[in-house]
Amino acid sequence: MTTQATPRERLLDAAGELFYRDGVNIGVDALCKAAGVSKKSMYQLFRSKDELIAESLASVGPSYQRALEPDLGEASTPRERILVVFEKQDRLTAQGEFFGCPFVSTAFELKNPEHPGSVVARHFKQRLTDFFLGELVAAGVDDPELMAVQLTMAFDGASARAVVRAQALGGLGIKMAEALLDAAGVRAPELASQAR
Amino acid sequence: MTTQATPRERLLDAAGELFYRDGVNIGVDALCKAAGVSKKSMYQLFRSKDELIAESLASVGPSYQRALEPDLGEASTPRERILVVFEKQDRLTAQGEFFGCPFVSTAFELKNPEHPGSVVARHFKQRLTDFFLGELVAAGVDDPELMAVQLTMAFDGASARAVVRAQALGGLGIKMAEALLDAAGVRAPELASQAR
DNA sequence: CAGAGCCTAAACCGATCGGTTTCCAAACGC
DNA sequence: GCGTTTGGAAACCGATCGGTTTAGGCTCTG
Repeated sequence: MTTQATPRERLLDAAGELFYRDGVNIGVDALCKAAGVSKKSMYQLFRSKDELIAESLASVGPSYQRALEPDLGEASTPRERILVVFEKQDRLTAQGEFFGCPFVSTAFELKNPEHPGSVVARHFKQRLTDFFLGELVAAGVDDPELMAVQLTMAFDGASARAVVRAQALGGLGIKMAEALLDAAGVRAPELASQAR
Repeated sequence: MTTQATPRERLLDAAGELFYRDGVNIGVDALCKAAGVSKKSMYQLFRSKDELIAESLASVGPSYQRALEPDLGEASTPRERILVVFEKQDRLTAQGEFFGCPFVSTAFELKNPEHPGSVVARHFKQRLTDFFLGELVAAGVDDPELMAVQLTMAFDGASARAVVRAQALGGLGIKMAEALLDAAGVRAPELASQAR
């Protein structure tokens, strides 16, 4: 049965996928049809389509974060843990149907920064920056806040390139992150030991 | 009179602005009304709305390039000429009503990479990369192609940040470009001479 | 001055937009 | 078993979508 999850879950799942794949301008009818939920149910679960946009974005947020950040014990050093994000992004761009970071994509589409979906997007982008910040502080970087922002911009710039060119990054994002980390003195362990 | 320019010019101008400000999903009626052109005229000047999207993007392309690249004699060294692009971007994000690079924005909205508008977007993004490439070759950088791509990604990442946070960059893009240029050995003249 | 072209305004087309309402069947607690 | 709640199917609302057509005004050229 399709009807294992609650209508709310089915709606959030379908919305998370369709808003990302087809854009936030997809119709409510198509959305409800894909979710197997009536419009009546949708409108008593969510005040408006705009609220559904925001809530579905908030619901895919954590899983998107998890898909990017390193698993426990996957990487040990801050540099490695930061680069894992760019490696996983690289893999995402390679497996087709990539439309960019869902938060950036939604923010671009909505235009209005006060739209509830834009607020959610802003929040989750900050969480990625915060992840970088934690690692950079652990690495003892000079200006960790600035560096965390730069890594976030590198991440989104790489994502934008994959979208505009409609092709995989092929390591370009990783290389850019490495260049920034090198410049900030967050050296690879082997290189650091070689440097002595 | 509003009717100084030809209907085609008025349409391209209005489309360039409204597609950017309100997104490509703005209606044809609103567009024609803003341009002071009848739908009939529009549809005998352009085969479809999609074609108008592409042509209007192509028509704003050169002026957007000009707004970013340094004027003749504005900057002398390759490093300065590259940084001018980021300085002008910084200023663009500060003057309100900034919705990101129009090419990236349109590509994100269209989703379909084969849409004529996406093709135009790809073309103009490549031209920015080519500008960087020319300067980097002049600067004698090791891997100018890679560096040019990284600067383009830095540019688009900075633009994405300004959109998502809905605020000016405040020099963050410039600093990132400087970090990348420093790492690539494209030093500022003063620093280079001080280093001797 | 007559006729041809170009243009806008506006009606029109079927489809779809976001949102509401009605109807009815299945699932629920008692 | 009975009443209530839940939720899906579908009609319905006015507005708008992309696109076409009609009607008529304006300006050129001859």
